[in-house]
Amino acid sequence: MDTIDLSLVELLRGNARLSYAELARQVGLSAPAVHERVGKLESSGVIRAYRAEVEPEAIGLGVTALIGIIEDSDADTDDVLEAFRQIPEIESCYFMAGVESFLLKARVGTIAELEQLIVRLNRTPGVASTRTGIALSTKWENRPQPLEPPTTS
Amino acid sequence: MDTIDLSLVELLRGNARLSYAELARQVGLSAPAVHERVGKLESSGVIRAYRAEVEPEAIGLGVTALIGIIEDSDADTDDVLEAFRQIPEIESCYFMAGVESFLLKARVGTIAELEQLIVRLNRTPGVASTRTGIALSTKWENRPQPLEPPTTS
DNA sequence: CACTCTCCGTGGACACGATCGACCTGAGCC
DNA sequence: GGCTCAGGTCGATCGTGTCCACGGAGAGTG
Repeated sequence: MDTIDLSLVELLRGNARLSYAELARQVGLSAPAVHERVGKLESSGVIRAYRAEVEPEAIGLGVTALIGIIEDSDADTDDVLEAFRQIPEIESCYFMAGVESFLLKARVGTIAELEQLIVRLNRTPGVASTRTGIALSTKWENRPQPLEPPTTS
Repeated sequence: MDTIDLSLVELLRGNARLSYAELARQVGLSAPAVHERVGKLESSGVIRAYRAEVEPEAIGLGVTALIGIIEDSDADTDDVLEAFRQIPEIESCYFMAGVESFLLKARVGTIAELEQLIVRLNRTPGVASTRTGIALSTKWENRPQPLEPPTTS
C-alpha cells in the first residue's frame, strides 16, 4: 500500500471504468504492472467492488428513509443483523454507539412500501422499537473524499 | 428505459467493470448496441458515475459518524448546504423531514478529527445544533437491491 | 565483495474488446 | 407505396487486456 496504490484507489474511486492502460499512464507505470497492483488491491479486500451509481428515482426507488433501531434488552444482535440482511430494501446498515443499536438506510418505491417495511422491522424478533426519518432529497451520496498521503497528521 | 436498459443497469450496479462485450452477451444484443444504450443511460443521468468501493480503514478513514443538523430558525438552507459541500469529510448529505434538517454521513481518520469536524459544523452559520452518532462498525453499505420490472405494484 | 533470492517492474506478442461507418429492418405517417 | 427515423447488425480497424520471458535493485549470507 504505497503512494502508487493510493493513486490507483483514488483514480478508481473517481471512475471505476478507467482502462488499465489509462491508469498506467496516470501513475507512470506499465499496464501489466498496474494490472497486477489492482489485482492485489482487489484480492486483499482494499477494493471491494466496482459499482455503477444510479439515480434512484430512475429505477423506481424514489423514497429514502433512515431508520434507527432500538433492540430488546435480551435481543441477540447477531440474529437481528441476520434478519436485516434478508431485507433487500436495506441498502446500508451501521452498528451504532448509543441507545439505537442500528441505523439503517433503506430505499423503497412508495410511502406504502415504506410502511410495510417499518411494520416488518417492528415485527422482527429482538427489535423493541424503530424511529424513522424520511429523506426529502438526497443532496449527494458517497462522494469520495480526496486521499491524503499516509501521514494522517 | 425498457427491460434491457434495466438489465444493463442491474449488471453495472453489480460490477461496473464489465466489458461491453460481456454485457452484450448477457442481454442478447450486439456490443455496439449495448455501447449506445449505456451511453444514453449515462448522458440522461440514470447512471451517474462508476465508483470503486473501497474498505475505508485501508485508506485511513476508520471513523464513521452520522450527524443530525438542526438549523437556526432564520437560517438560509441553501447557504448551509453550500457550506457542507465544502467539507470533504461529508460523504453523504440528506435533506430530511423533521426537526433535524439534514443528516450527514461523515468519515474521518480519528476521533480527534471527528471532534474538529463537529466544532466546524457547529460554527457554520445557520447551524443551531448538531447531534452525532458514531458507527462502531459498518455491516454493509450501498448494497444494490434487485430491480423489479416497472410494474412496481 | 560476490552470490542468490525475491520482488517488482518492463517489453513483446497475441487474442479480445471498443468503436466507427455502412447497411438493414420495422413502425409510423403522408 | 414510399419517406423517414430509431435502433439494430455486421465488418474492419485500432487500442487494450493479459500472458510470458526477461532484467535490475535491495536484503541476507558465506
